[in-house]
Parts: sequence; C-alpha cells; structure tokens
Amino acid sequence: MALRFFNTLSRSVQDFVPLDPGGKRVGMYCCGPTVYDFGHIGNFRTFVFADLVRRHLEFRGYQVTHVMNITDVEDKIIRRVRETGETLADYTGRYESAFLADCETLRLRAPHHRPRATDHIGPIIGLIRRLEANGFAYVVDGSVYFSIDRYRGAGRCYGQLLNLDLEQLRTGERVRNDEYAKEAVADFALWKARSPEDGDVFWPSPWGEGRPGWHIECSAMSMQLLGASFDLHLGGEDLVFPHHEDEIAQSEGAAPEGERRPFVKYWLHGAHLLVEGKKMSKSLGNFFTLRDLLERGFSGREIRYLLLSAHYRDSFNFTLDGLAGARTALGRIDECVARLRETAGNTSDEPATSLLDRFTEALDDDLNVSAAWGCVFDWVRDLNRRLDAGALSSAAAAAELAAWQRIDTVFDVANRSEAIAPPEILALVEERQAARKARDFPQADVLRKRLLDAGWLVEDTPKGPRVKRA
RNA sequence: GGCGGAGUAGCCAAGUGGUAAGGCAGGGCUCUGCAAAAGCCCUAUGCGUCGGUUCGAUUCCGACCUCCGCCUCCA
Repeated sequence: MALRFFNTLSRSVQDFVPLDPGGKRVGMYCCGPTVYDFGHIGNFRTFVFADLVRRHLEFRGYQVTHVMNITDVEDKIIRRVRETGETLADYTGRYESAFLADCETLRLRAPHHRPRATDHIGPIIGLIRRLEANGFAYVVDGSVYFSIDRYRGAGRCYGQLLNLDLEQLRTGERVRNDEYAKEAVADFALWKARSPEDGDVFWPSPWGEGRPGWHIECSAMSMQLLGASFDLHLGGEDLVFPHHEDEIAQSEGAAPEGERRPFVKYWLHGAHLLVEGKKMSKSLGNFFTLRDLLERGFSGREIRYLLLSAHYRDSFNFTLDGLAGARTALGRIDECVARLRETAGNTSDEPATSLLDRFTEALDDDLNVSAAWGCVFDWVRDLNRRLDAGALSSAAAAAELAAWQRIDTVFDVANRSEAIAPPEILALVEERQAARKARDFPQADVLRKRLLDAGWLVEDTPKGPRVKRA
C-alpha cells in the first residue's frame, strides 16, 4: 500500500507522490513559531506532528528538505519590544533560543533551514513587486495590499482550502481600524507602512519605510528554499484561513501568466489540543509551556510520547493524568527493550519484519499512530511472553531489537538514560547479592536503599539481579 | 449567521457491513526473603439519541442532541 495523507486541498486522503520525477526528493515547509514568548504545549503538538511527517517520510526512504520559518517580526512582538525597551533582535533572539532548546527536549529533528523573516526582507519585497507587476497589489498610504477581487478577476482561484463565501464573512470586532484603507474587507496586507508605534522596527522599501505583512514571509522564504512549487506544507488548523489561503494567492499570483503552477501539492493541518478538557487559557490555569511541564517533573520524551499518541487531525485532550500514563506506558517499552538487549547480548541480526510491516502500514495510512502504537504494544506483550518462557533465542532477540530501533527512528521515544551501570554500582549490586545469599536480608535492604539513593533500582529476577535507572 | 470536524468502557484512543486494537487506571495471579519492581491474565452484548436501508449497522442514509474549530495576523 502506498503512503497517503489527508490533503486539505482535496478534503480527502490521497496517495503521496512527490513532485520529483525521481520520486525521492521531497520539499516540506512547516509554519514555525512566532517568537514572542515561550512555546506552549499546543504549539509543540503541531511541531511534533511535523516531526512525525518528516521522520516517517525519511523512514520510507524519501530525501526530505525540511524548512521551518521563524517569525520574528509581527504585531505582538513589536508591542513587546516597545514595552520592554529591548531591541527586536535581543527580544526575539531570547525566545528563538528557548524554542530551539525546547525542540531538542522534544527530540524534534532539526529542520534543514530555519529562515527568519527579518533576514528575508529583500526576497519579500521582491515578491511584492512581482505581485504588483501582475496587477494583484495596490498601495494605500505606504501600505501594500493584495486585491482578491483583481486576483479572481484574472481567473485565479481564491478559496482553495475551504469553501469560502466572501459575502458571508463576518465583519467582526477583529477587523481593526488600521485596515480601513483596504478596498475590500478580505484583502490583506503585503507590506505595512511604518507607524509611530513600530519604533525602530522598520525597513526601507519602494513604498516607503515599513515592515512585511504576516503571510508574505512564508511565501517568500518557502519559494526561495524549496522552489515555486513544492510537495508539503504543514501547520496548525487555525492557519488554514486566512494564512495559508493567502499564501497560496500570493505565491501563485507572483508567477508570470503562463507559468502558473500549484504552490503546494499537499497541505496537511494538525488539529489543536485541549488541556484538561478546556481550551487552553491563562485564566483557566491550564496554560502550559513546555517549561512548565518540565518543572513538574515530566521529561521531553514523555511529552513527546503523549503528543504522538493521538491522530494529528483529531483534537486531543492533553492532561497531566495522561502524562503520568505516558510514563508508565514508556516504562513498559523500556523494560521489554532492556530484556531484549540482555537476551541478544552481542548478537546482531537483520530487523524482524512482522512488526515493521504492521507499523509501516499503520503510519502509511495518514499517520495512524494509534494503530502503530497498538502494534508496538502487541509486540511487547508477545515478546514478554516468549522471554518469560525462555523461548527467545539471542538471534531472535537481536532481530526484534533491530526492528524496534528502526521504529524508533520515527517515534524516537527510546530511553536514553538507560546507561550501563558504572562499576561502583555493579559492585554494590554484587555485595547485595552476596548478602542475600548469606540470608543477611537487613544488609541486603540497606544496600538496595543505597543503590536507590544513587539512582539505581535493583530488580531480582530468576536469572539474577538487574539494575536500571530509578 | 456561514463553513468544517467530532461523539466508542472510569480516562485516553484505533477500527470494521457480520457481531469491538492498544495504552492508562482498577481487579486477580506469578516470581520474590521482601517487593516499592517486573511479567501474565481479566475488565464495553456495547460504539451520542431516534428512525431508515439491510439477512445483519457501532460501521451506510436521514433527523435530532451535545461538544469543538475557523470566519483577518491564534499551532
């Protein structure tokens, strides 16, 4: 069976066929963070989802070029910069570093390119000029807007990602008065003229000093790094409209007549999450940054596992109980893998195929992680039975271990702190074992406590004691 | 008001036109000097409600109820 994804463009699950005639190379763009604060668990759900897409593509042998932008100029950022008196670069640099550290905590594979909006003002201006040349942009008081009417008038399609009735668009409170200059409500800013509140945040342009609009950076940077037409574009579901719709209009609208190609072949959108059953909000006290969760004693891999446990298109209820459950579930895998290692010893073998086949089939089906984890836990139970029965050869254990390692290139939840116990710990274990043999149980328990204080848990098995990280 | 998504055991969550994966929690058991460890086993006659199609529906159709998202800068 082929790999398939749900494409927002078609509202259906489609076979994945890369644009590359060789069928190998894949360009993938994911809308990254706006660095105005620490990332929260909802942000990271989307980035973990993007990581899963990328890793599964790589698992399937594709050569992925992964781009994730950093939005480092935008209304909220400008407001914060004004409030703190810092420079834009100092302010955003701090949160960008924090974001990168958080990504490492969650074991996200680093994108090949992480372009910043402020480093691409030139390409952004160039793109706006092309839109002007094509007649889709108009200038009002030093700001440049995209005209949806003119775009549609030229036979182009606005509204590819959703059924859109512009007449029905509610003119809500969020239509600010700084947008009054637009010809039509649905038009959007490509370039915003400098205003006094912007402080030092502005760049020169053919239309005067100002800064880029929100959507334009993604069009400019993605096309620069991946070409005018590429395979995958990912983001949170809230970005479908207007952000991604506008990206399509800007990107396809910039092409000269006669060279029109679809901007992106597959659009994938991740659902939002709820926290403790409610929309995350600071007033409800259910607003968690990744850092908050780490402070509560959870690890990056536990959070990663939990975020990988639900399908990306379903809204997911993130709870602290769920995180605690994630810890137990991972422990079950850790145990099984550790037993496999012991049984395999120095033996190595080709990966066993039965688990890999089921796993691949599950993820190929629009990233059905629930089914994939189901395979993993079925496998764990089966192996535990065979290990208990002493019915697993070292070669078989090695083959299963190799299969797990393949799977973990996608899920990446393996226990990394499962270091081999240092000699002094092993010495204590032996000392305790001697005490047990001598039936000096009080002494054995003292030694067990000492090991525990050192961070190691002893487990007595029929084959002798085992230590693992407490 | 417009568009879209979802309702499966205490919780999370797959799935299928033929009678319900997996995880957590809970219960039982095994191993053990002990176990706080680990493993095994058990746990939905039921899949929001009501109709319809069908030999048969949780799965298809219709209505309804509930929840959620988007509708101009929120992942």
